[in-house]
Amino acid sequence: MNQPQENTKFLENLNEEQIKAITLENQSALILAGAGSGKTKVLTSRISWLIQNQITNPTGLLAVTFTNKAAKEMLMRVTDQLPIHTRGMWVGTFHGLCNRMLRIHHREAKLPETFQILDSSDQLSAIKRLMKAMNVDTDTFPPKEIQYFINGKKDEGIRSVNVKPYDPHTKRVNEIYGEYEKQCQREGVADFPELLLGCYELLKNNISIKEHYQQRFKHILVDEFQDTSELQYKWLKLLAGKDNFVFAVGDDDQSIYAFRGARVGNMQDLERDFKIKNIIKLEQNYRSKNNILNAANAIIDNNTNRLGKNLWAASGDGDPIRQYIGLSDYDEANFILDEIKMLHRGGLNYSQIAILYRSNAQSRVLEHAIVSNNIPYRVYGGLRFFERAEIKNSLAYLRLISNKTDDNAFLRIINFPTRGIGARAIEQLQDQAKLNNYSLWEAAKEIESQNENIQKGVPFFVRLIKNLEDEIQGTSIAESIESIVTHSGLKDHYLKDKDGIDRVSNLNELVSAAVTFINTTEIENEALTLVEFLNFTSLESGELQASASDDALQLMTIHSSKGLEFDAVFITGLEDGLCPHEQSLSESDGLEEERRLMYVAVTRAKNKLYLTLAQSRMLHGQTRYNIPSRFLDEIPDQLVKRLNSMKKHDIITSSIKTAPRSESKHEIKIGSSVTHPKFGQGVVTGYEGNENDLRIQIKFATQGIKWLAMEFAKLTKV
DNA sequence: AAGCAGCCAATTTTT
DNA sequence: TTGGCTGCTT
Repeated sequence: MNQPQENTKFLENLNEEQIKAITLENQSALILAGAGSGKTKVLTSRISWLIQNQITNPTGLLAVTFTNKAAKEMLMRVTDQLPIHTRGMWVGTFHGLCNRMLRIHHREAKLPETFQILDSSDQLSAIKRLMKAMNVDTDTFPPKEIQYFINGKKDEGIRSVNVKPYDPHTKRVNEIYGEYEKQCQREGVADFPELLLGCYELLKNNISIKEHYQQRFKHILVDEFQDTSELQYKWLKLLAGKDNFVFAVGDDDQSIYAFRGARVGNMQDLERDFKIKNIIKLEQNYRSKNNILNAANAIIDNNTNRLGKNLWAASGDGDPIRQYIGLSDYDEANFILDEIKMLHRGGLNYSQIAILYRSNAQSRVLEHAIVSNNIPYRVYGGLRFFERAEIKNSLAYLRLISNKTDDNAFLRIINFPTRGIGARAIEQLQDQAKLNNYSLWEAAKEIESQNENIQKGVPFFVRLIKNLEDEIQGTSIAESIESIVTHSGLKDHYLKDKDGIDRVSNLNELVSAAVTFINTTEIENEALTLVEFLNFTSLESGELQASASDDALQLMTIHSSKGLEFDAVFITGLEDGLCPHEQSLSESDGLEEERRLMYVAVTRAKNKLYLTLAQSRMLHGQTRYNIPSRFLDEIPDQLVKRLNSMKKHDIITSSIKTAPRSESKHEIKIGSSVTHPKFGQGVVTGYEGNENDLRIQIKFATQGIKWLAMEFAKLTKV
């Protein structure tokens, strides 16, 4: 266990800065880890080093990540380095760890021991249901907005009682927030942000619990620190106290999740709050060739307010970056496929090639081209396993059985598969439940007890659930699921459905998932196995496990590519309006976040990087003519090989050819400067529409971007 | 209870 | 163009 030669084993093949980070003593640290700089290696080696040198034991540290995948990988790599048991170690996601604490201290947290977790869609339906009960008009108060408000407030650590609404609308929204809190409490459920806020309050309000954990977790390690939210940082500060050491790893240049609450400013705050003397920068990159890194460096250099770093590699310049301008999105896709076929012939696996895009809608044309070329591919980012309707339906039976106050689960399955319970029956149940201040299940039982011999409707449902409950008593979860799926009628229902075969096979897969769960999880309390499994299904939404065996092209958004690497990367749709996305331009810090996105995309490539765009593209059913992304101009010329050497001038004339020209408007091209009598000076940035209804997009110096009808706009060419 | 027409909106996403 | 949702019909 403690052989001296093992002391340094995991310090081999590391650079000076990495070693410095790994072996820091008696202080908190902020590691600025550039893309591909061996971040995970540093994090895991740090854990191993702390343990190996007996600075802490495995149970005396806490490591937190954003995704289950990252947590799993961390644990795996630590056990590769050290012969330790991972049991009892606190390595997990923010939500997972908070959930764990809340379970242990459910009494203090005022939660039932079996409380269940609502995912985002469960939360939304809970909100809709509540608003209906409160008689709130959903046009004035869209449920999605309410959800956004609630989650935003929770993310700031604010309960409804502490919200200070300054206008009547917000006041009403906040009332809904308040009622929603009560509803969750009553039903014994917690949404995602509630796990964090509940845990934060638990530590804040119970000094002894807080001190217990502070005593225990002397070392707290945080991955992807730039993505932490305000509440997550507050939680960390509380947990770390004054005498604990935080080891945070992150990259401000890869902060691309501001829209979901990430706060890069936490990096500066950490530096101040934890008295960090020197930020350690990991700038040596082990992934990409220098041409790629130099492009990335040049792009990100246009951002202000960076902590600042410059990536470099010892592996040489590599190939030039290749740029291709398609005449259309269709042409762009065909170029990509030709190129991919060539790469594949050259011996590259499809799975080492990624096609990235800014928004999901862009995948369609690409998929079409891939299918017609008969190449295996995989698109990331669809519905995940545990989010599928058939899975959620089956689990709702289990949920209701394990927590009878879960009205969400009740409503999901009361009439699914259909058993003749209509809207009026459900409304009656809801009225009665409200009147007596109990759950829908209680209301249903009431009805059942009054109707001895009825073979259908609500009484039938109540008996069904009771029977299922008896039946699964003492059986394994896998067996329970099988019983439920069969006896609830779910399986028959899907078997009858003409395209229900996939759903049935998913149900079978759910059974296997339960078996795997039991085999791989240490259960602390036998009686809570079912609850723990249900938690697992909520917290681990089930990434489609990439069957490593099949060699498929990888299609995904730039966002989901973060953290991954590929031999060859195609960044597609590099047009202004798409990347940077037009909607981002109106957000504060929007353009800089888009630039970071571009930076993330570029740094995914190991050897070959392609930048592609199209002069015309079908978007929302209309052809748009975009200008090349401004980020392309930020890449030094000498790094790029332009495959179709179209100069800007050619782009302009060729795209104008595809857009019918109004005769009177002589030679107004994309890129031309024009004057408008009212809006002043501007540059033509696009066209849309057809011959009869041609519209022209102009970016005015003072008035912003406008669409004008060609027929009426009195434009003068400058 | 299921199926369909009509309407509307349309980044990015993990837990 | 597509998909999601609503409200009406069968």
